This record gives sequence, structure tokens and C-alpha cells, in this order.
Amino acid sequence: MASSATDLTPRAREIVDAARELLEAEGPEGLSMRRVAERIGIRAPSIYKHLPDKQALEAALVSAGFEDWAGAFERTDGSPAALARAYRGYALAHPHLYRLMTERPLDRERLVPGVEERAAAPIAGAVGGDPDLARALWAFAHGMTILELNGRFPAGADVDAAWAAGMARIIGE
Amino acid sequence: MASSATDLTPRAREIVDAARELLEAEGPEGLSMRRVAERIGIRAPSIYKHLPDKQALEAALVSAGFEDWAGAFERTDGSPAALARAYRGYALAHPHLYRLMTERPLDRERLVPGVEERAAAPIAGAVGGDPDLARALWAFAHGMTILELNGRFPAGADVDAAWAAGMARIIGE
DNA sequence: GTCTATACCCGGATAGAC
DNA sequence: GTCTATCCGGGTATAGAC
Repeated sequence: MASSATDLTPRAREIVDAARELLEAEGPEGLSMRRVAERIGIRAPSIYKHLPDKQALEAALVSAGFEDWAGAFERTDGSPAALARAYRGYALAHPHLYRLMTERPLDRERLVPGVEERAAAPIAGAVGGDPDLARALWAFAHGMTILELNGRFPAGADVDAAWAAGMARIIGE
Repeated sequence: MASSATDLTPRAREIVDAARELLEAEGPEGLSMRRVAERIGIRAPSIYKHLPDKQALEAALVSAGFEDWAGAFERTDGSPAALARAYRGYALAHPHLYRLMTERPLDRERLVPGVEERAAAPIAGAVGGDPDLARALWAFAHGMTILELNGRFPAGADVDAAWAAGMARIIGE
């Protein structure tokens, strides 16, 4: 899985890719500078020749995630149902990255410019541009997604039906 | 702030109360056995005479949180708008505890029995008992809440208006 | 650009004296 | 039920040799 097309050097990109694999495989606890370095056959201190610190590494991960996510939206037909499927599908396929992307304030200066907007635009489009309704829709989608990722729906819950019920009411039939 | 009425000994309750204060004040990173002990004037190893391990301490915090939360719901008039205010208000008043309560699977064996149901019942009631719609409403409320706590709405966003827009569509006018 | 060595933090938990 | 001493693990990051 290639990382984002930014101004990273090839070696830095290799580090970010390794970090991403590690994050997906083991979650945030596995994402240490030592383990990332180990994965590409170097020692942790060498990473600092390519990236200033761990925050920069995480920002690169978040940027790459937004680019992928926007891409997933752009490959749909743009209908609310398709966007909802893409949203949930991306998060279920990359749960730890999705958490990293949503569980803290965005470090916008370090993101690839425009990528947040690319990811948000389809949601705004689905509700015709009303910003309050777009935020409500996003909150619903994020809530469904993160509660599912966090194992908070009971075993017998019909998550598809809950998605459908919410989408029908927020978007209208 | 007193902790829950469980089978905790008085000393254990003191520990849990200290942990809660520490969590609220400093977030999860501040919640170490050493710091909790320090707050009540003992050393960390002494905690293990009262609670088996850190997981038990966290479960006690979550139980107490659910009890408070259910109580906040029960003090409303039960209308959807009042429940929404209580939900958001509780989370904004206790952000770190709210996160602890929602960001991982519930350790139900260690919770005070029935407290999860007490907290969930008002939400189910607000939608007339339809479980799919109740989950959609919960997802919306949690999504609004956690995105606000995580600083993910832009500075100019009208969060009240987004709540109102979502509630109107999910509950109906 | 890599390494070793290291400085400096932090954490959970246990053993055994009192 | 408290303590001290300790064991174990972890982490980010820097200095300086090569």
C-alpha cells in the first residue's frame, strides 16, 4: 500500500508505509519508532534523519488516509447510499487509521493541502450543501462507524438496518 | 464527587474517587497507579491491597459514569430535546470519562448490574422502542458529541443547529 | 545515512519487611 | 494495610563515531 504523493523523500515514504502497515496490523500501541525502524531493517534513531519526530510521522499517516478516503468516495456514483457504504467500508478496512484520523484535532498545517476538503465535499453534496445538515449526517456516519469499531452494538444488532433507518430520515427517502 | 454504590470497601471507593478526579483533570495519560496513590497519600503498591489491578479501577470508573449518566437522563422530562441536552451536557462536563465509557468494548461482567440498561432506556423510549432507530439516534448523538470533544467541527460551526437538524429528522417534528 | 550508546522519561505489578 | 526496593517492560529523542 503506497503512501501519499507528498514532498516526502523515497526513504521517508518507505518509513511511512511501514508505519501504516504496523498501525493496521497492531494498532496504535504497536506504532513505535523502534518497531517502525525494525520493519525496514534500520534502527530507530535513523528515522530522525528522514522525519523530524513522531508527530510528523502520524501527520503523514493521516494525510495518506484522507487521500485514500477521498478516493474511495470519488469512485462511488455519489448517491447517499453509495457514500455511506464507502464511508463504512473504508473504516472497517482500516480501523486503526480511521481512529487516528478522527480521534483528535486535525493538525491541518501538516496535512497535504486540500485533502480534508476532498473528503468532506461528497458529504456536503449529499445534503445539498446545508452545512448544519451535513454535520448531522457526518455525525451519524461517524457515530455508527466508531460504535461498530468499538464493539458497542450488541451481538444481535442489525447494523445495516440502523444505517438504513438513519440515512432514510436524515437524507429523506 | 462520590463514586458508585457498589460492593467497594470505603478505601477502594476513596481510590476510585481519586482516580476519577485525576482522569477528569488530566486525561487518560494522567491516570497511573502511582498518581492515583499519590493523590490520597499512599504509594502505588498499596492500591493492590484494595483493587486487583488497573482494569478493575477503570471498570469502577465506567460503572460510576454510567450511574451518573443514567441519573442525568432520569432528571429530565424525557422529551427528546431534553435527553439530547442531557447527553451532550454530561459528555462536555466529563469528557475523559465519556471517552473511557465509549471508546472500547464494555467489560459487562465488571459493571454494576443494570446500569447500562438504565442509561440506554431513555434513548429507546425517545423513538418508541424501534431498536434500529434507537441505534441510529444513539449513533447521531455519540457522533455529534465525540466530534465536538475531539475538536473536529470547524471554529465557526453552529453545533446547536447541527444537533437540531439531526434530531428533527431522526425523531420527526 | 547508518550505527551504538545513552539520557531521560514513563508505566504495571510483585516480594517481603513491618 | 502500608511501606521500600525492585523487576520487568516500554517510549522519544540526542550525541557522536563511522
